[in-house]
Amino acid sequence: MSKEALLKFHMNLGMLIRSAHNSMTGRFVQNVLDSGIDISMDQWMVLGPIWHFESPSQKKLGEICLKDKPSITRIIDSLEKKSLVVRISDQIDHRIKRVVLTNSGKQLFYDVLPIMEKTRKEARGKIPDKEIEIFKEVLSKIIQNLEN
Amino acid sequence: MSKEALLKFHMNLGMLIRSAHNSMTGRFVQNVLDSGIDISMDQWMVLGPIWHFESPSQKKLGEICLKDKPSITRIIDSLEKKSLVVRISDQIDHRIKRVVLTNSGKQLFYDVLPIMEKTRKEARGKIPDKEIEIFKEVLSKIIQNLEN
DNA sequence: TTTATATAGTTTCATTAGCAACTAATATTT
DNA sequence: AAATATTAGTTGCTAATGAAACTATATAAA
Repeated sequence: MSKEALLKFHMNLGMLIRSAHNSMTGRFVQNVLDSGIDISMDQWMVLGPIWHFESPSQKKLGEICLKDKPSITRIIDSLEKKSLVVRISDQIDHRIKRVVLTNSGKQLFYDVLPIMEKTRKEARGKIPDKEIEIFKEVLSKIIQNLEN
Repeated sequence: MSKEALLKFHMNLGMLIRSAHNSMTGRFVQNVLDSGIDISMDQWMVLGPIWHFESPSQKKLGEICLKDKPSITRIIDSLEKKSLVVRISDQIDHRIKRVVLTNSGKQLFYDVLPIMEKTRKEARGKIPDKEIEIFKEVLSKIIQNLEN
């Protein structure tokens, strides 16, 4: 049960993707930690979209972040406890709550951005743009193939 | 906040990989379920290597499956409860427990194999071999870049 | 040989996730 | 307009995760 056998075993699609995924989130969390910023992967995964899509509803956030409703509720709870966001009832439809960044939420977003960029660079290393492009295309196709 | 915006947002490396990963495990679990086989993703991720690397120690299993010791302990517990594996103390080093497939464990492995293959085919769809090859290479490189 | 250190696996406890039931508000049907 | 059905978000319960402490063997040092 050599090292090569193990490598070979890890070379199947599923394991590769899982492994890359683990490494990337692991490195990101580490980098954030090293910067002394107090935010978890999940919180970041929600905070980012709140910035990108201005004051989205929680439902929308769920779709964006690929998370179910209860998860979003809890993550927003935690973000609100840290005063990074606030919930605001929609003026028209009172069922909907829009999530809005506070100033410190925005500040944190701006602080984390370069860390994200750094992590991305570390992950990409010297992989040529052309390969990255194909790589992304294949990922998109796989996702599409498995849709529904 | 259009559909295109959402797509674009999902086009970053991290989200793409996460999404593909989700889709693949989701489809696999679904396919297994449809076949009426009672095994979870985690259990399968451990059962497979037990077959590939004959009677590995739990520590080894952890390295192979990218899981920590307690996780392995618990998954082996569940597999043992289903009579799919047994733990056997190493003759020489009594700290080590080797995990061995029972006959029904082997049977289940053989039953799941084609489902795995089916899932892989569904994921790959009509993506050309050449692209898949580059894809795997890029994944390996990313994992390597983030090693340590 | 006794003592200290390291390793394999388990257990415990605190946190988190996933699923179903629940509440409140809006939309639809009759 | 009243009754029904949908939708958005929350809560509660059970199960899965992860970190640290714990047990038992095995190795190394004194």
